[in-house]
Amino acid sequence: MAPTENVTDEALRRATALSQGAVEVISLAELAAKLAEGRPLRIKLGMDPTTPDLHLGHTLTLKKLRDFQRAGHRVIFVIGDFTAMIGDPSGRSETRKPLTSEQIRANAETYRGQVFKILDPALTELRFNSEWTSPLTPQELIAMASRLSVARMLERNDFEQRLASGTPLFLHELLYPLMQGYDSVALEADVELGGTDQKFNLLVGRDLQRGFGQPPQVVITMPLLEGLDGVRKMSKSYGNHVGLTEAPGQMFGKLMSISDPLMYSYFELLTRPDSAHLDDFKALHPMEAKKRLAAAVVAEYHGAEAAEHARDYFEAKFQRRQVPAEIPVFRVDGELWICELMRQLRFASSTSEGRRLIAQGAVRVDGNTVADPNFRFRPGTHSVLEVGKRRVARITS
RNA sequence: GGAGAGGUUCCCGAGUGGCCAAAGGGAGCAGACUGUAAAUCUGCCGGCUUAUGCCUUCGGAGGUUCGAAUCCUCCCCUCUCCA
Repeated sequence: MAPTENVTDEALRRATALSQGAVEVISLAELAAKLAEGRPLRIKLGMDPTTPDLHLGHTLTLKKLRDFQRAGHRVIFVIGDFTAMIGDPSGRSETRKPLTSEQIRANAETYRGQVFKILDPALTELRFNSEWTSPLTPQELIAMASRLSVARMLERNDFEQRLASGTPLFLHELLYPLMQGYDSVALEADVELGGTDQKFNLLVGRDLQRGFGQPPQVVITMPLLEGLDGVRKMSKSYGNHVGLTEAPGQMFGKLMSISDPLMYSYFELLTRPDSAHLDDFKALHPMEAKKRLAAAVVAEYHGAEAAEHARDYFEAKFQRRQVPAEIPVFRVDGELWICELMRQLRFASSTSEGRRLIAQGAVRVDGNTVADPNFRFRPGTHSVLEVGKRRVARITS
């Protein structure tokens, strides 16, 4: 445990500063004690490459890591290529579908570029946890498993609910926290970050470190960002996310569609304003406030210029209902059936859906609603195709 | 190992021989309304070049039948209780 008596006020002050925005720090005194040692701390964050894209929800913990980097500490970003094969059961109401090792490798590759949109590469160690988990022997695994009681495991809400509802819960899912915890042992982490849903896993890391004779890591949990639906946490698998690599216009548009209450929580969590900024923001007309939020986020990942363009595009397209100047151009060679064209542009997932969209009056060519599902584009015409409110393309031949 | 229950379209969940591409809800999409908000209302919601038409789908493989998501056989998987 932390020798709190050795902690200076200065260290405590720094610990408090680094805890800004965290939901929970276990414990602040321990963090202060580690800071007081005066060495660069090893700060760990693990992410399983279960999808190819990082999204805004991931940025909360990444930015906190950056805070630590700026304070001179070393960040170890762990890509959970091994744990991804197990599938983190945290917060899940069902077993995750297993990914192939090819998918995991491909996803992991995309993470590199994306995390460095936020983290400083010079101060980041990028590691794959298969490095130390793959060589584990069954004996070692069982020894680790003996450190965690079933009762403790089943205290978890997600597991308890699954048992209560008769949803399958598999043995390998119980192993997940163990493997993640072992990452901390292997890396001798001083601090581990995670979302609030990671609390249990992070605490297991502490238990295992103690078991291996290491000082336990400090656990810092960060808030979870709600998804665009305002109901569940942001997650690609729920389809309510904004990806870091999404186009500026798309990012802007998605952020404009959120509800007002969500907009304020996004503003706080994503732009980390001081209280004066927050007050200013709340005083704005909701429409203007939301535009500022959207622009701020776009600027962060694509630059100020792109943010401005996105805003112009949005205002032209949706507020003035004009066809914006810059839209994708699609070349048609010869005649092309409109439903086929929509499918090729991915404005419709099938020609059948294209027909439905036409039947619903959602399709316009040069501003005129298309009524005929057999409409064809002919060579020599230059037309603007609009489908619904968001899909536009210029068709040339 | 024994005894029950169950696996349905993106999700939940009805359906026990034709009226089933399959009720209802959710998600999604579209239209109206707006601040492209949110909420609400309405419609659509497997695929097919144009269809009172065809094809694919109800865990898997066979079978019965004019006809199967529905009946039979075997197999796979999950849940519950017992050991």
